[in-house]
Amino acid sequence: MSFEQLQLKNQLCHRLYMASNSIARTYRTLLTEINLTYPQYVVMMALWEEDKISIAALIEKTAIDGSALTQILKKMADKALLTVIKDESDKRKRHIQLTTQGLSLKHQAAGIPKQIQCKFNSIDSAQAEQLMHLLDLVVHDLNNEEVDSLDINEQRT
Amino acid sequence: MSFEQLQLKNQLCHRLYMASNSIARTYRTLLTEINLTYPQYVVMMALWEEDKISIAALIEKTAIDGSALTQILKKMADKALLTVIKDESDKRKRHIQLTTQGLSLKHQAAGIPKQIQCKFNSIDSAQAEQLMHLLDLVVHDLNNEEVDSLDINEQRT
DNA sequence: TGCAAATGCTTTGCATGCAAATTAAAATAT
DNA sequence: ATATTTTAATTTGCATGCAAAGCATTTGCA
Repeated sequence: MSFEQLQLKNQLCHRLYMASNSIARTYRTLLTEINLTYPQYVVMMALWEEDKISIAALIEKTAIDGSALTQILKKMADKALLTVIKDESDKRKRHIQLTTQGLSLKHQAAGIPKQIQCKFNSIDSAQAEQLMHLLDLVVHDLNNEEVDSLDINEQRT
Repeated sequence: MSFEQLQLKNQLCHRLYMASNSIARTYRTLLTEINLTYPQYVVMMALWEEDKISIAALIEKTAIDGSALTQILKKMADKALLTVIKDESDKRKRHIQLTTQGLSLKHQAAGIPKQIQCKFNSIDSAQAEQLMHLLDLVVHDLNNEEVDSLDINEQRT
C-alpha cells in the first residue's frame, strides 16, 4: 500500500490551510487599526453592500457560521457598529442595521483591499481570477454533495 | 471614490476563507471516525513522514502555530498517540515520538486522501496542481514580506 | 568568568468555527 | 382548531489560531 498521498506537501488541503491562515493574519494586522477582526470585517463588507438585511441573509452572504455570527454581532453591537432589530411581522427573524458610525467606517476601510493587493507580488490579476475560480469549484464540490447526489438519483428514476 | 473592491464576491480572501472552512468541515466528518481533529491529523501526517522530530521542526512542517501546537500535542499525548521526550543535550528542546498506537493509526488513515479526492468532481488533477501552485505563491507573498523587502534593500546598496 | 541577548516552548486571553441541543414562533397537516 | 413539523436564532461545549507575556536554558560577548 502506498502512503504518498499522506504527504503534507502533496495535499491541497494543507495549502488551503496555510493560505487561509496567512491571509487572515495579514488582514488582522491591518484591521487592528480600525478595531475589527477579520470575520467582523466580512460582516461590515456585507452590510456596506446591503444594509438592513436579515441574519439569514447575512449568513448566506458571508458564509459565516450562524452560531458564531450571533456572538460576532453581539460584539459589534457593543461597539455600536450596528443594531439588531426585531422583525414585527415574523418574531423569529432579526434584521441588522448599521449605525452612523458603522457606515462611516467604510471610508476608513476603503484602502484595505489595495493594501492587501500590494502584498501579492507573485500573482497577476489573471492568476488571481483563476485562483478564485478554482476555489469556487472546490467550495461547490464540498458543499453541494447532497444536492449533486440528489441530481444523480433524479437521473436514475 | 469607488468601493467595488470592498465587495465580498470580488475578494480572493473570502474565497480562501470559505474554501478553507469547507475543506476543514469535510475532513472533520471523516476524521471523527478515527478520533482526530484536522490539526491533529496534520501533526500525525508530519510524524508518519518523519518520526522523533523536534517541536520546532513540527512547527516548520505543519505550519501550525507554536502555542496552539503545545495544546494539541498535550491532547494527543493524552490519547496515547505520541510521547513528548526531553532533549538531554539541550533542555529547552523537546522531541515528539509516535507510540505504537500512533504508528498503527496510519493504516486506518490511509484511505482518507482518496475519500477526499472523490468529492472533487469539478477539478481534474492538473487544475489541482495549478491551484496548489497558486496557493504557494500566495503564502510566499504574505509570509516573506520582510525577506523580500530586505532583498530590495540589498539591491539598492 | 559573568551577564545580557537569543532560543525553544509554554501560558494566557481573546475571537472564532462548528456540531448538537434549545427556544420561540410560524407553517402545515390532520 | 390542534398537534406536528419546520424555521430562525441562540446557547453550549470543545478545539483551534494567534499575539503577547512568561520561563527556563543557551549563546555570545565583553
